[in-house]
Amino acid sequence: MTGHRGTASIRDVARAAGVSYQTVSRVINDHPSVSPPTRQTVLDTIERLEYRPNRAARALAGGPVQSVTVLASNTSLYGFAAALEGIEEATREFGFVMGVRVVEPDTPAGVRDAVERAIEPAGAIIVIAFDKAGVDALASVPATVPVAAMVPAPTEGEHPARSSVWIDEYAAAKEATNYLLRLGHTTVHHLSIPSWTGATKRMLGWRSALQEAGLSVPKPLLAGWEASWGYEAGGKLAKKRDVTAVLCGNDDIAVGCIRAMHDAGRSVPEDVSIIGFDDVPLAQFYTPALTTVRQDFKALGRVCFAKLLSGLANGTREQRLRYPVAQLVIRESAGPPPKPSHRHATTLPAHGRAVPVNKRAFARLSKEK
Amino acid sequence: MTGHRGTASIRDVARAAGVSYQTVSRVINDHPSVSPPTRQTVLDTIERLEYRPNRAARALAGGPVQSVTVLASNTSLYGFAAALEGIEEATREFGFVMGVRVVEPDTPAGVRDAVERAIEPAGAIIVIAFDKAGVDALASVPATVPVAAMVPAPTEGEHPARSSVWIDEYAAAKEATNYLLRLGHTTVHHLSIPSWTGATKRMLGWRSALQEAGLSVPKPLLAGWEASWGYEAGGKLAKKRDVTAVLCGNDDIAVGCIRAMHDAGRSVPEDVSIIGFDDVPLAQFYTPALTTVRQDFKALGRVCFAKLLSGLANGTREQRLRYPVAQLVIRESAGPPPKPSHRHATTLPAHGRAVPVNKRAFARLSKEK
DNA sequence: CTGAAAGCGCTTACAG
DNA sequence: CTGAAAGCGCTTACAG
Repeated sequence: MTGHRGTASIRDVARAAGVSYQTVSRVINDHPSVSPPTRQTVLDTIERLEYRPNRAARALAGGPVQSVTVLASNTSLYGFAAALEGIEEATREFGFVMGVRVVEPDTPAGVRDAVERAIEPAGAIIVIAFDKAGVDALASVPATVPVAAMVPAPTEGEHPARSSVWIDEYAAAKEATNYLLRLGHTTVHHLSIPSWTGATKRMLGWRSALQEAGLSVPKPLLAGWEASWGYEAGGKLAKKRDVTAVLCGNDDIAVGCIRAMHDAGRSVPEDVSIIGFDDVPLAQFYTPALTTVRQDFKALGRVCFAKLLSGLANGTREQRLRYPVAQLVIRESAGPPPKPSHRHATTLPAHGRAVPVNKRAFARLSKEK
Repeated sequence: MTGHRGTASIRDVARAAGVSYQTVSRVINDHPSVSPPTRQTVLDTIERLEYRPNRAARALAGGPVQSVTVLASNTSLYGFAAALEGIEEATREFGFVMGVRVVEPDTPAGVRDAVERAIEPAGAIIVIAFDKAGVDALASVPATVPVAAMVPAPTEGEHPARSSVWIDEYAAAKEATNYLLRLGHTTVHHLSIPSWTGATKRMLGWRSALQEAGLSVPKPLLAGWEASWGYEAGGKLAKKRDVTAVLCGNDDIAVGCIRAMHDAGRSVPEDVSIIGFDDVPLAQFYTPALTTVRQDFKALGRVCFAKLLSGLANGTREQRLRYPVAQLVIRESAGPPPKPSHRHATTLPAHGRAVPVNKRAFARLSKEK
């Protein structure tokens, strides 16, 4: 009753159900022209024989796309990992298989080659293009391959990449900045995630809030995604006594920044307020709990898959895709600025430069990373 | 020169190279019996036509396994995510394709079904079996399917699952506990990750250190992987004035536990010492920086793939697999216990029960999760 | 609504 | 060392 490999094939089912194998094919592909009784018989037989269609054979014979490979430069940073989770859920729900391939941002040719290797005939691609490597990968996907991408929210006048989705954090970044301003801070600094265009929507929202308040805009610092970068940049900011509020490009950067402030003898939020971005699962458990802008990347992952599906023939009708919205979550890491008298107190010596109170920790962190 | 789908096929290459298509097949499969000049000609032609073997066709025709699906109950918790990263790297290096499928730990039948769906003919499986769902999934993989698994280190007398790899944290847990004891603590409590056997190696190491010191062993608390669980359990521990040291099953639990201590008015490490497990990337940036036991799950992921490969015909010869070793990393979250006089001071009222100093935070955290 | 044909791109035996 | 055959499990036209 089964093929020589131990698994039932379409022909085994056909034989057992007393129909031709084409009919079985029609049933498993939801083809309309099969009589209800025939369909039921076939379905029962499939169940009885534990028949599972062979994906390789379907793909080879030109069946519908049912596999998607996710291309990303990283799989463990929060935004990336959460997006992956959302995509996985969606693929599971729709009976797709999900592959993952990391593209290393070496040379353009290297990226192109990596992308080509990742492309399977009869497969679709989702690229997480939050960074330069992702964008390069997206650009390398041949036009013939079905693709959808998660990208940074496009800024004014920018063309969004083909079938891409995003979270627009402009308003939330503006709100976070205004929140800081309302708390009494006279300006807000920005530690940005990297951007190959030089401006993210969160940066633009921050800047806009400052401008509307008639404030001059400090130069944003940008370089990395990780805590080590937040620590490094935070160390620079900590030396400036007039810095009392920092909006960070993500929560990891915020954690690094908070640590840098701490090592410089400035406490958060008493001396300086820090706001993050993302709302990582641990944000509420930190001390101080992180005030941050929540971004639902898992939902974005699901939306991205929906977008891909809508571009595929076998998709459900294109529903209106609802992009997740970023949202300020107020906790403990931001508060009123210190009273001027307090600000010049014990933590800062007379000559006005911050002194690392925790020199050992500073040395350790500098060495570890 | 190309097939009707726009990509070159084995026959296109054969025609262009002036050989039969079987010879091309031999070349791409590294079959020995091809003359060097012929091989070179074919190789050049492959490059020129940008030929890429079709995986579906290879799989269907019974070619070697070159795809692996990772089964896990979770993809974003640190250990799981890091393992996934390691597996991805290894698959990329060896020209394998990597799929990911999350198995939800609903019913046994559900798990079995999920596993079956994940199995592709001519594909291998890696299961991350750190938890019950993973172990169930592993048990459901048919004996005919090539598989390797990452499992908790087997305890004495336990049979390790077939072709599995692990990190043995016994010695490191013992060392961490002894470190705490040497610091002057009179006992150490343990907040464990879940275990379906009731005992992890890290729990055994902790217990052994205590026993060898002639101390009575407090009942370990165990329930979850996440910070929320650490917060909950930490809250209970915080109420006991004699608790001065806690070894946590992972860093997220440690973060939750630290927060619970903080909310109960007990500072870390002044009042209570906390040690984590894993050494997540942010551990060094927390305040206090986490003293923890490093476990290289990424390396374990690579080892697991190597294990899988060694069980496959196409593997390189079985090399001695070197499992990563767990290692205590001393930072700031553990220190000497408080002086008895200090211990009964401001944080604890006369009747001896800890009072949540930060009631608002407590209410918030209880509500958020 | 259902059956017979041709072929997707490859691989493993089998011949020479 | 190299070529001709058969077939992996399915799908899409094509017939009836």
